[in-house]
Amino acid sequence: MKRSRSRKKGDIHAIAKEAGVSLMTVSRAMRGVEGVSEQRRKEIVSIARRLNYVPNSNARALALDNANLIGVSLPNLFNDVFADVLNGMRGAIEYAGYSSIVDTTDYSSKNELAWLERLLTWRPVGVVLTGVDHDPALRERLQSAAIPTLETWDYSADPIDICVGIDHREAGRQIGEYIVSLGYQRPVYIGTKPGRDLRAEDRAAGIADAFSAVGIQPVPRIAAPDASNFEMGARGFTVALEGYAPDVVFFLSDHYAVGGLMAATKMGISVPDQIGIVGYNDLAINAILPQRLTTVRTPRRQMGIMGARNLLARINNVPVEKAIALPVEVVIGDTTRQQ
Amino acid sequence: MKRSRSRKKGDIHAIAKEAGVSLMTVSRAMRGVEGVSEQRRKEIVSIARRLNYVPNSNARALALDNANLIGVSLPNLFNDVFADVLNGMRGAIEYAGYSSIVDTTDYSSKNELAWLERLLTWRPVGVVLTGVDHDPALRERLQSAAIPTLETWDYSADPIDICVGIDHREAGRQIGEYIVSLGYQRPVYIGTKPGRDLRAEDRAAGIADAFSAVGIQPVPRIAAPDASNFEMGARGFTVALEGYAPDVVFFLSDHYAVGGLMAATKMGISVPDQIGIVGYNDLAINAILPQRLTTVRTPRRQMGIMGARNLLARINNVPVEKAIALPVEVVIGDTTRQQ
DNA sequence: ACAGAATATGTTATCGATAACTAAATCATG
DNA sequence: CATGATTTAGTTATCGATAACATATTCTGT
Repeated sequence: MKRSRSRKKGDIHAIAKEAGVSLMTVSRAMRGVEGVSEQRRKEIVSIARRLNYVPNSNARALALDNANLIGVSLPNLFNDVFADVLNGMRGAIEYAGYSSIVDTTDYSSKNELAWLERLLTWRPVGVVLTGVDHDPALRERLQSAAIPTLETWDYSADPIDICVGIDHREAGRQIGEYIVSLGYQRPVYIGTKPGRDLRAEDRAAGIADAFSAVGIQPVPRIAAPDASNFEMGARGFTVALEGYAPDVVFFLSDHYAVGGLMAATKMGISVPDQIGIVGYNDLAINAILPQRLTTVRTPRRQMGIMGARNLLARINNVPVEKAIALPVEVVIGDTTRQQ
Repeated sequence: MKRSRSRKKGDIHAIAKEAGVSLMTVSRAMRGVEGVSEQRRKEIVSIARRLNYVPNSNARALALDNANLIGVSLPNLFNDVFADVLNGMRGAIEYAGYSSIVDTTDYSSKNELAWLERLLTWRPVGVVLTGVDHDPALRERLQSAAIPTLETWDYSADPIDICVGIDHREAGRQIGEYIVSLGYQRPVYIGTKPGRDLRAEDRAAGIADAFSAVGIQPVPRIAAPDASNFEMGARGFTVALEGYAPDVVFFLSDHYAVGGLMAATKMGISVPDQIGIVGYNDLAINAILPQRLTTVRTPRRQMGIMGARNLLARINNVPVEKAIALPVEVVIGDTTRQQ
């Protein structure tokens, strides 16, 4: 014995000795695997408890070359949007006996790649990514490692592995068409700086599609300066009013839209009489606004649950649909004129 | 060789063979530890890259009996409050070369205990808990395992190990005293059901302290029925108006307060003329409200950073203060009458 | 040019748990 | 009651990486 083998009296050997059985018997007993008589199992489990036994997942994962882990990457946690997706997902994952570990990328595909590299060293059984735009190396790495991978939130017909999401361009088109049908003619889109949130840009493109179908184009896009989501909406709104004369303003999300709506209130601009406001996501805050936003309801929780289920199926080699686009729903609120 | 040893051509042995050196040399080279000539190191690293080597953290953690992991438990992720704390913390943790894994407990100390049990099997070097109220077994487990533990958000003079937080009762007292000084006399507190959020209850107690000091008591507490935070605020507000005749309403958090404020707007109740509204946390949304909330600014990000630093110090056996209470600041807004 | 220091590299035992294989004990049935 | 089928339990080799110890090689200063 070279290394000082200071057994903290808590490992599987100690229990085996105490119980007068072999290692394997303890291992089987602790895992609830068959091959141990009920009586012995109880005995062993009680000894384990007494000795304060804490199983070593590292050893287990090493022996099995696989941890019961599913890695989840999100852009950030400041956003109730992803929290909804995540909560749905976690339930399903944990119910199936896996653990999820979550990390954030702050909308950077470089961060995302770095995160994946770290994650892979832990030998996860599955990976969940937000969105479908990634560093090219990421796709390659996942496929060469042959790890079941779910892309969610966004939709792609050609996912890395499987995908459950929303077709954001189509969603943009839907809300765009509704707004067009109300007779609006001078739209502006307020989002974040180009390249940061590609889903939002898809939506903007969908909105532009709808307007260009009736001969209105382009739909100017305004990138709000960095701040909290609420503030970006408020500031973007101000900028929009200064630089254009919009009759309707689309916002990247409800957060932004709330910012815009409040800014309008402050400025004494009447909504929807003088200007229309459109959000995205139908967040919880919408339920308590004096005027409910016209927005798009996204099935976030459902997306999380379905995504997780499909991923789990994939992990267990059950065939699943490669790519699923969930429908969204236009929510008619009080911040746009009535039909 | 019993088991089919299908080396995926990517482990440390393969690299060693390819490079014609021993395992240890590869291990040292990969870790950037001294004991390898610069030339060899480069050679080995390039071979590793070529073979698509992915280090196995499970093996590493097993060999070292310690993973570079810090487990973080939060009540939930729906809340920008904890997101702020977390972001501050993560930066510091990652900067120091550790990884953090986050999980949520949904305000249940039973969940928290279960989380800890799972976490411990991974042999983390440190643990972060939100709040100071836990299952008694949790304290014992952490102390007997001698794992550096940070309790944050809340303050306790007798932490499990170390603590960086806010004295919520004191914070409640401060805002309470300010409100008292404005001449309000019929306060109501709107929170969640008893036992769920103990910090919030501390705040309520602090507020009550302030009022009872001028002979006003009790401060009725209303528990809003479960819903989103915004909605709970809105509904609680309605209940408060029906059951009492408050001249000022304290809310568990700004989320709630925004709900209340919006409800007031809807009902045509003028704030602060007819009623005062007080929040907690000074969240981002406050910056864009038509009327800024009177609230309490909590140093969330700073708390995360300082907490992480202290925990890291603790992990490295550098002595640190056992318990730190960070100061809060009353934010004078437009939702209470002026002095 | 040579002893002792410093640097570079190899050998071996472990970390804790598990799969695969083997062996012993118990059971069922004609 | 004998014998193959079941159940229960033990033995051994591994998983991939690392610390500790041992050895070989290169410097350094006099």
